[in-house]
Amino acid sequence: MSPQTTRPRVRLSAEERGLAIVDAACAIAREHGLSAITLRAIAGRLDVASGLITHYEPSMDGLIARVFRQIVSAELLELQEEVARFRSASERMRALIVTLLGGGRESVTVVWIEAYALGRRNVALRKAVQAESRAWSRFVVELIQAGVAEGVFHVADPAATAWQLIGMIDGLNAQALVRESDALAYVAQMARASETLLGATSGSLAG
Amino acid sequence: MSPQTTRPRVRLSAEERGLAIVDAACAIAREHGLSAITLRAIAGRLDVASGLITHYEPSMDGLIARVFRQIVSAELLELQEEVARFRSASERMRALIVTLLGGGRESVTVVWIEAYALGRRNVALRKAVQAESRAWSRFVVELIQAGVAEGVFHVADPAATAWQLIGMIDGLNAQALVRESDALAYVAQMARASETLLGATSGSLAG
DNA sequence: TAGCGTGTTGAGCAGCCGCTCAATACGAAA
DNA sequence: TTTCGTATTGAGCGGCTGCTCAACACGCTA
Repeated sequence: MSPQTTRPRVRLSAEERGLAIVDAACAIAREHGLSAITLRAIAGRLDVASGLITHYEPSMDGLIARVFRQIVSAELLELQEEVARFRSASERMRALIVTLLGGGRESVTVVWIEAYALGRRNVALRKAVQAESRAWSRFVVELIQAGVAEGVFHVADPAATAWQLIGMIDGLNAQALVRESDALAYVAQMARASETLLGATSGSLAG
Repeated sequence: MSPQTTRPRVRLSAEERGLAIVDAACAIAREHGLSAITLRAIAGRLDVASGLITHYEPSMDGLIARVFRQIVSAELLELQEEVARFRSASERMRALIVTLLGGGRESVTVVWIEAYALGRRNVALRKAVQAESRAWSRFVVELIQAGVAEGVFHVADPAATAWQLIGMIDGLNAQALVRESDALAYVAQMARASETLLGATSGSLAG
């Protein structure tokens, strides 16, 4: 047996510990939602005293907002990389729809929905939701504008169309959380609806 | 002073008390969301001991599910009456969009969002969400089918289109909860988008 | 007027929550 | 080897949660 069988207690630098705490909180949020982030849950996961969490994160609301931003911005980055694998705006838009409705995204959907609910009482979280919403909108707007420049999309107000697309995807994903069927069944429908919204030729976003 | 300045204690029949409790819970949910429904909050609002609430509602999860159904089904009924004031399918669809995005519905939106979040751990609530979702879908499907019968809408799959419309409205309302701007600004955009989704002639759902 | 049924009470339990703070133990510097 | 800074501990506080249960009090009936 090693010198201490009880606890191989690790002493990290302030910076390392701070990162470890945020990472643990992110893991908890991905597994059980933002509402599952508690001092004791984080401490338990790191095998550390609860007071240590408070020492590094004096405000739980602030930590939850940080976790939200980290998870959501990471997902946006991932999606951007996935979409960047394609050249044309049509292919990219299709990749976006397929990825977002393709399932396996339940944990992120839960984070978004809980953020909307908790954001009513958590100011920091509300600001974070606004900021991340804007980032998402910006991304979709650019995708639309690229299509317009290519001449394959025809929309008067890219920003408004972006919100409609995002709204539809959010709504369908939220429903998938509760229903048995997954959102995958809606990929084809969503592709057709997007074609009309984007003024794209019929079938240009399909399989 | 009256005989008892302390408490004009009221003794209700079991049936009356049961209704009063559900009503109080509904009022709390409308004001502060489903998550604000607690034994002591209801008891305080009725000026009654907390134990009495448990006596009539042995399971808090069950009560929350009941409250959800009551609020949401009442809203659907109200919307159906509002829409019924119009004759043509186009006018009715426009009335639906205007009413749902016209603001003043924040409290119901909060109830829906919290239901999605809480439904992950509350089985009764999850079933209630499924049931109410189906009722909503049915209503919108009938509206679409009426338009198809009139020859003003042209859709291949009314059920799928209904989900898209509902998803868009849900998504936009959820965003309105967190952003400063209200969903009202999206009525015109939503009307145009719906025209394309429904295969209606341009402008048929507009002002 | 006495009795009984039932609507009602409210303290109490166990379990969470965020957060505090004095005490501790470890590691690097002197 | 001693000192000192700091990362870390963990019991504890007040407050919230759902829920229990023995006792109580009011109103109808006999």
